[in-house]
Amino acid sequence: MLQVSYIRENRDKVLERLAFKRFKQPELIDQVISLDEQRRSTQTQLESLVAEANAGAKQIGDLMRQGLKQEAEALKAKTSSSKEQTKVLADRLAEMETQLHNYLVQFPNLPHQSVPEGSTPEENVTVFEHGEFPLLPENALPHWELASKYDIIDFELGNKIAGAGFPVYKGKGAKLQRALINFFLDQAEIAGYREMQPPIVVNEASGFGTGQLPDKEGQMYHITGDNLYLIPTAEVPITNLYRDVIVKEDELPVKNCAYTPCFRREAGSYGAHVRGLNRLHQFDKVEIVQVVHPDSSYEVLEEMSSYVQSLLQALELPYRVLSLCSGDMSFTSAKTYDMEAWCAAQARWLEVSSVSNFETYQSNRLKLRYKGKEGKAQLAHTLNGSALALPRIVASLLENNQTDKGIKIPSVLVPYTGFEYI
RNA sequence: GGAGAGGUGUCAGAGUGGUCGAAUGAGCCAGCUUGGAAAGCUGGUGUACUCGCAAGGGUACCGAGGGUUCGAAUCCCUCCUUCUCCGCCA
Repeated sequence: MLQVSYIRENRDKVLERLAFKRFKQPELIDQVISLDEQRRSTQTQLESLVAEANAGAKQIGDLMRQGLKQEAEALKAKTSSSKEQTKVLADRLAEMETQLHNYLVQFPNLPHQSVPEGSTPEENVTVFEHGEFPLLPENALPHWELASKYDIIDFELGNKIAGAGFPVYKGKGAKLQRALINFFLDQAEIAGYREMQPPIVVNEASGFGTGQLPDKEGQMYHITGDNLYLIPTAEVPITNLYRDVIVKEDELPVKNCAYTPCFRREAGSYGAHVRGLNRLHQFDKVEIVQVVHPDSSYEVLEEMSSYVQSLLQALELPYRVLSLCSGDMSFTSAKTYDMEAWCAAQARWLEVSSVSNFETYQSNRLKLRYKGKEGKAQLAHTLNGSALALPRIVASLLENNQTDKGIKIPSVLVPYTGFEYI
């Protein structure tokens, strides 16, 4: 969420950046500014009225203590008469604040200077490419056929138990999942991230804090009986650990990671391009999250990007890094890199990670601040990235590594799987 | 799920209608003291919004949200949460 004070003081820059982001309702900015002006003058009015009333109440107290009942009663009558006006102003102020908030949540984050301009995914910029495309045997299969050929992932069985998009991993398939999770967690620990195991359901306040609510309500599974949401990513619980927290400046950067299952409704997305593991309702992911000083957040973004790339290199997967263009970035991000792995049998790139800097967009909602020895508490910057999401990694491994002897497991995973081939 | 008792600042803990943004102690920071440290002494030590060029004001916050009152940490209601006992159960 953008800060009103920032909008007020940087109107033209905000408008320029919103246009860059392809935001459709720039007129809202001026509405916000004028509403904020009204809000402040109403607040000033109200507060001077309340200050008067408070002084009156104090006086009544003094009089009572001195036993001057009559004088107190007279003052009481006077003070109570201004109550109605106070109520009117207070109601109006509350209404303005609600309205202001409703406006503010409609603004996306402002893209960073280094973000390429564009509207569609085609305009994303490839900033790095690594690895050779594997040469597949002639009878190469897409991963969903390999999955049934080797009996490691059962989509039909998942259908029966839950529905489409909830696969069942079997035997070596299940073990491969576990191997990847452990590998990713171990690597994250080496890179300085503290492992956390958060709840995989969150309340409304948490959904709001990281920006899933109110904008993306329909994309999360909602447990209506208890008003909880199944997490779409560990980013939500992990970042929300720092909601309403003031971190000591010398404790920055805070680096946490977590493995969780993730749940996404993905309503309305069916068809060939989302076959097999390409898009699921439930999947596993290791997430890395950092809370950092504003001065270093872009350095940290690069560091996180390199870290994610190191995982892909370790898994020997060809990949490319995209810098998302302004219009294709998520609502809450100031800058995002997507990592895409090459899926040889499908002959397409699949997004396996997304690393973003949110600057103060989340921390403003979270009231996540840092404070040095001197000075005021300031909003921290938050970042996160997938490191990594499993299904498409598995898809790529299956497709790229198919051989006559079976699916070859990358050597870094063998200690975790205990087998070299599926 | 049932019964009871609680939720106060960084922590411990007082406060049951006005003198309370909140005693006291600890912690932390600064200064004094010291060869240096400990101890001791002195002072300081929340957040947000807002008015003001500034100095300095105002408002709000004692789990959250409502209410009663001239006035609420204190009384009432709802919710959340913690503890104890009972029930159920990985």
